[in-house]
Amino acid sequence: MPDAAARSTARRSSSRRTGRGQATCERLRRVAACLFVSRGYDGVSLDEIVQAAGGSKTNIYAFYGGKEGLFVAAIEEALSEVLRPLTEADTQGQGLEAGLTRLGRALIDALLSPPALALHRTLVGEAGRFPRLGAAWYAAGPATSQAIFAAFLTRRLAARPGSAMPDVQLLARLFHDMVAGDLHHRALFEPEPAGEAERAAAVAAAVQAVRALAGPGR
Amino acid sequence: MPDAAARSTARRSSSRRTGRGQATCERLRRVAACLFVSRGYDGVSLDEIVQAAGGSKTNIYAFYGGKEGLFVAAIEEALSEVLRPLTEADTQGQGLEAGLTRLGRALIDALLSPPALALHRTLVGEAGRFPRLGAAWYAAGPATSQAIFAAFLTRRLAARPGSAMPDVQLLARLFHDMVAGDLHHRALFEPEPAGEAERAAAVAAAVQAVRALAGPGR
DNA sequence: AATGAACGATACTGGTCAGTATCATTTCAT
DNA sequence: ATGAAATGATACTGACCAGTATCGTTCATT
Repeated sequence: MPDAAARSTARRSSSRRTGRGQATCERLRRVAACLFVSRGYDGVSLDEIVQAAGGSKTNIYAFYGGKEGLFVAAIEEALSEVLRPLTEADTQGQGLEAGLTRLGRALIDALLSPPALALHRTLVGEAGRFPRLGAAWYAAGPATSQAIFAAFLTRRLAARPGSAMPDVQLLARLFHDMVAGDLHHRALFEPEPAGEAERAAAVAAAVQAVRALAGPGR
Repeated sequence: MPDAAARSTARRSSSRRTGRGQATCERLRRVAACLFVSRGYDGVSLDEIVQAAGGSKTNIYAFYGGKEGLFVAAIEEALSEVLRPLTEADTQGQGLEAGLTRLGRALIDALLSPPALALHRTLVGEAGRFPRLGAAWYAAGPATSQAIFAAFLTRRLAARPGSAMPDVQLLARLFHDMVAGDLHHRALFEPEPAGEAERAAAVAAAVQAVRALAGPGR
C-alpha cells in the first residue's frame, strides 16, 4: 500500500482518454454495487467483480484507486435509489390521514425491500470503516424520510383554524420511528419479512398516534 | 470440512475430562466475544484469539467445533449482558411518567453503549449467516424491552379509575420505537454518540406521547 | 508414582485475495 | 495511417487464514 491517500483521491492523474474505459468503469461500478450490497465488503473479491463485469483490475486501480474506492463509489450510487418510492409518493389533495398512510406505507415498503435491507446490512457493518458512507446513508435515509413527513405535516396542519402549530419536526421523527422501528428491526434479524397485514397495521397505528399527538384541532 | 453438521453440534463426543481445559474454553469464549463483537466474524482470526487467550486451536475445534461454533457461543454469551441495566431498572412506586422516563433512559443508555453498538453492528452483518443469532438478538433485545414496558404500563394503567385499558402491547412498542429509533440509527451511522441532552429530550418526548396516547384517564 | 487421556505449542496444507507487473491489443488524436 | 496512451488478459507476489496433524507436556485417576 504505497500511498493510500493518493489512491483514495485517485481516479487517474492524467487526463481521461475517453471511450471504452468509461463504459467499463460504469459497468464495474454497477456490478460491484450489486455484489457489495448483497454480500458486504469482505464477501466480494475484485476478481469476482471483474469476471462478472468484464474489463480488468487495471481499471479498478486506475479509476477507483483500489477496492475501497470502488466500494465507496458503488455504495454511493446505490444509496440514492432506495428511497425513491418515498420521494416520489404523491400526496396531492390527500387529507392528513390518507396522506400519512400513503407516505408511511411507502416508507415501510421501501425499507423492507430486499435491496434496501441488503444495503442497510452492509452499511451497518462497514460504517466504522467508511464513516463517510454512514453519514451519507443517514442523510439519504432517515433524515430524508423525516423531512418529507415534516413537509407534509406542515402543509396539512398549518391549514387548521384555531389550534397552535405543534412541533412538526418532532412529529415527523416520531411518525418515522413508529412506522419503521419494529418492522425494520424484525426484517433485519428474522428470515421472514413482515406481511401485508402487519405493514398496514403498523402504518395505521402510527397514523392514529400522530392524529392524537397533533392536538385537538379539527 | 468433513462433517459440518456433526461439528456444529460438537463439543466433544467423549466425556469431558475436566480441569484446566474448562477454564481455557471459557477464557477463549470471553476473549472471542470481545474480539468478534468489536471486529465482526471475518475480522478476527482464530490464531489471534488463541494468542490473546492462551490455549490453542485444539481447544476450539474440540469444544466448539470450529470458528462458527465459537462465534455462536461467544455472541450468545454477550447477548444477555446488553440489556441488563434495563431488566434491572427499578420502577417500584414510581408514577407513570417517572417510571417510563427511567425505563426509557435505561433503554437508550443501554443501546447507545459502545458494547451494545458493536454487538448490534456485528449481528446485523452476520444475521444472514447465523439466523439463530438474529432471532436470539431480537428476542433478547427489542422483544424483551417491549415486554418490560408493557408490564410496567399494565400495572400503572390498570389502576386508573374509569377509563378503558388501551392496547398496552402496542403502546409499549411505540414507546420503544419513539425512544430508541432515531438516536440508535444515528449512533450506528455517525461517529459522535448522542449526548446527555438529546437522550433526555428523546425520552421526554416519548413519555409525553405515551401520556397523550394512553387516553384521558387521570 | 504410573499411565493414559487431555491439553498446548507449533507447523503444515490448501486455498483465497489485494495489489502489482507484464505484455499484447485497442483506441484516439494527430 | 500511425504511434502513444489507454485498456485487457493473465499471472505473479506476499500475506493471511481455516482447518489438520504432530508431538511433547500436563493433568486426573488409580
